[in-house]
Amino acid sequence: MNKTKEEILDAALNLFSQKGFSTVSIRDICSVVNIKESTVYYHFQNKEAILNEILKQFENHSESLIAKMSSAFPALMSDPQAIEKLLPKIMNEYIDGYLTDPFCNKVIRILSIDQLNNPKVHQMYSFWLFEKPLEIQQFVFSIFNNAGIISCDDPAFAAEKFYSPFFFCLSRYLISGELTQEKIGIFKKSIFRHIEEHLR
Amino acid sequence: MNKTKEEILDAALNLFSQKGFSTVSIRDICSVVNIKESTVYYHFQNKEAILNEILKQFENHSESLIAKMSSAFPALMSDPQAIEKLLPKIMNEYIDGYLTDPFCNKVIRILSIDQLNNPKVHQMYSFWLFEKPLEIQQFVFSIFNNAGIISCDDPAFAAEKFYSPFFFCLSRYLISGELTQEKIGIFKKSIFRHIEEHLR
Amino acid sequence: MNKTKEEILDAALNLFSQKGFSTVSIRDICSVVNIKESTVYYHFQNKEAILNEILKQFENHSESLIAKMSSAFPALMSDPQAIEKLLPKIMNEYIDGYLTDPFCNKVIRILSIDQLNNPKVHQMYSFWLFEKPLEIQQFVFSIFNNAGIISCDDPAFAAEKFYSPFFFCLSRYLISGELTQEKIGIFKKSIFRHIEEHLR
Amino acid sequence: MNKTKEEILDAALNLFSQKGFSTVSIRDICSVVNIKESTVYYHFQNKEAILNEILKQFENHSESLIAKMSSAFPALMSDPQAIEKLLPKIMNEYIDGYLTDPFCNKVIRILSIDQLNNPKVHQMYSFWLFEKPLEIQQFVFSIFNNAGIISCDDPAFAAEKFYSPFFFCLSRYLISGELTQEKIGIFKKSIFRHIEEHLR
DNA sequence: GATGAATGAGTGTTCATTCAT
DNA sequence: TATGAATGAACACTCATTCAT
Repeated sequence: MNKTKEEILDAALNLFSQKGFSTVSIRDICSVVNIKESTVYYHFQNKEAILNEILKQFENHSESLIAKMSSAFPALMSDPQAIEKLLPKIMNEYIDGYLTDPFCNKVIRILSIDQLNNPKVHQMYSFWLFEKPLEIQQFVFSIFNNAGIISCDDPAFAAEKFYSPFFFCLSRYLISGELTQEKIGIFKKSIFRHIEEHLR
Repeated sequence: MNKTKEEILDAALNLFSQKGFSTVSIRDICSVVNIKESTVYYHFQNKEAILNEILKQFENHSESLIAKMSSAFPALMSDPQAIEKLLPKIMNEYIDGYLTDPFCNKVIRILSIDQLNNPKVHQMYSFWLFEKPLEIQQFVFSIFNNAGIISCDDPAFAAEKFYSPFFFCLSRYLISGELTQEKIGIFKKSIFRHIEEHLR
Repeated sequence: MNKTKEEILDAALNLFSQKGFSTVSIRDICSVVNIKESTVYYHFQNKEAILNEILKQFENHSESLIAKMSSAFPALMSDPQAIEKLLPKIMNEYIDGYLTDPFCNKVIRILSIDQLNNPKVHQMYSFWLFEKPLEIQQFVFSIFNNAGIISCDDPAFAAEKFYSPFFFCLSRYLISGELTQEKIGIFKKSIFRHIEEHLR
Repeated sequence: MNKTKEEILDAALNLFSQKGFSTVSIRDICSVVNIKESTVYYHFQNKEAILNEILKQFENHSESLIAKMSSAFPALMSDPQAIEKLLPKIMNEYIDGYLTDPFCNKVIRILSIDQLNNPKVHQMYSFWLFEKPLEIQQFVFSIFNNAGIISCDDPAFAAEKFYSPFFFCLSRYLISGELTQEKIGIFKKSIFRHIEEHLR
């Protein structure tokens, strides 16, 4: 991709994730990238198109991450005991490659800020922060249940229970305010404690 | 308070909670209240002052609710077994008089939408959605621990664990999208199941 | 009506009739009226609304002129010989109060300039420059024919024949280029000669 | 001429004649021709130059048509009775090769749309729609008068009278709105009736 | 209490044009 | 021949705010 176009996307990502789509002006973006406003319109049809490109990249990123994480499932199904070794690995991948990944973290912020103004964003927010994670976890709990490792009669509820601290800590430490290494540390410590507690 | 002023506040509350502070214009408010824009400036110094008044009312409401709910604590301390009878009552008060209360619910939406643009809102968001609820619950868990009803070596973590499903369901059912009776029903059912599970 | 609003309408009328609607900017209008651009939007919803107001005034003006001119018809029907006295009067009313009337002349220019870009303008152009004048003249020729004053088997064609020099001279002397007293003089001389010739 | 250049001219002709010069953007032209905007500037110095080239072609076309039509005059002067045979031929040539000719018709539209914004266009409009046709017809009427075929003491006025229905029908049927075969039919029928009527 | 009128600053966007490649 | 990239100037329009009445 073109260098300027990338810079625009990068600046937009940062600004949108800090102040929300509608509060950021094309001028704001341009003064970061150091180009003229009309230049933006050479690279993008309009302001919305910048957001859409960001969202598309996020969707690609998310989907490939899920694909990658899902590749561990077959192994799990044949040897469910592997969970104790695999789980931390998967969790770290999820946290480092998604929740705290600079790009994804910013998009997640955008999703949570702009969900109310933009139907498309709202749908993505619901999907990537509620539906998809719950679906995956519910699926995993079903497997474990079938394998006799755990007994849970309602995988959907189990998933909700398991995911709740995730969502809470995500909101509290990774989205609210600036993202610092310190906050990431607190987040990880807290989350892994919740996971341990849950597995007991 | 003056009738027009109240109508402005009411319209602003609705609009802010639907689209966020910066996306709502004075025009928008006026076309709901059916007054001219200049009239707003008779009642409020500026747009921000409208928001501030709403936030102040919310803070008053929240504090008096906490005071009310806290009044049950002394009784609990002398007879901790009363918890089983009191808990549902307190929870319903919290849900009906706060999370799903038309006024509070809207303000909570405002807090979550505008936390990133407005430092004051950010501080209130942190306080009322994270710090305060956790503080109270931590306090309650300490009492129970001291009373020997439950044994929890880390009340802070226990509070986080207890509050997480609350926050999750709040975000999922009470804030995202429009608030319907159906969603409130799902929220309550889900929350009470989490509470039960937790108490076991 | 408000003074500023009238000034805006007046400036817009002049500019639109000189350069066409889309070529005139709000800035152009403002620099004539000596107001800021935002002021225009206090008085009009948008640029198009200015044009629409002008067109509405024109339509009112045209309709009342027709009503006035038509009031002579009953007299004509009872005494068709009166035509020789009435005709010049009617014609002068039509020319002075319509074709060369400063307001109407400018609007007619607008109609002829912008007919291609604006469907509403196109429809008004067709109506006021083709359909309506022909309809009226056709009606008059019918009356005279029935009264035996003239014999014309096809009033529609007679009207077209009678109106053609009107339209030609209108286009040549009253619309093309600036409207001067000299041109009005040439127009009138030419038109009255055509009328005489026609009546013979 | 270069193929791309011709395509640009062709697209510009169509668009200018539909919406007027200033309303058509280089982008509009390019999206028809399927080239980039910068390419236009390889073939033309600027937007105006495209129009000028079109106008030059029109002028060449018009002049050669006149030359062709004028070649019949000497024959007419020696045998004025030939008029009855020649006239329809000349008229058809004028209508088919000029007024309804796809290229000329479009340019005539451009002339009538843009006469008010562009002095050069205004001059051409006056010349080709008023002065030249009247000059030619006046010349013809003089010949006939001198030859005793008709007696007209004012050939200029006769020309105006003869040309008026032409101009009217041209404006009404050939310029206003889209040009269809049906409209051409109505135009021809109407015009030939006017000519007949005139010759009687 | 309320409003009519005005405005300065800003917003997203379009356009003709340039120029190096 | 053609284009990718950029730009300055302009455009219609919005907004929070002011102030005299």
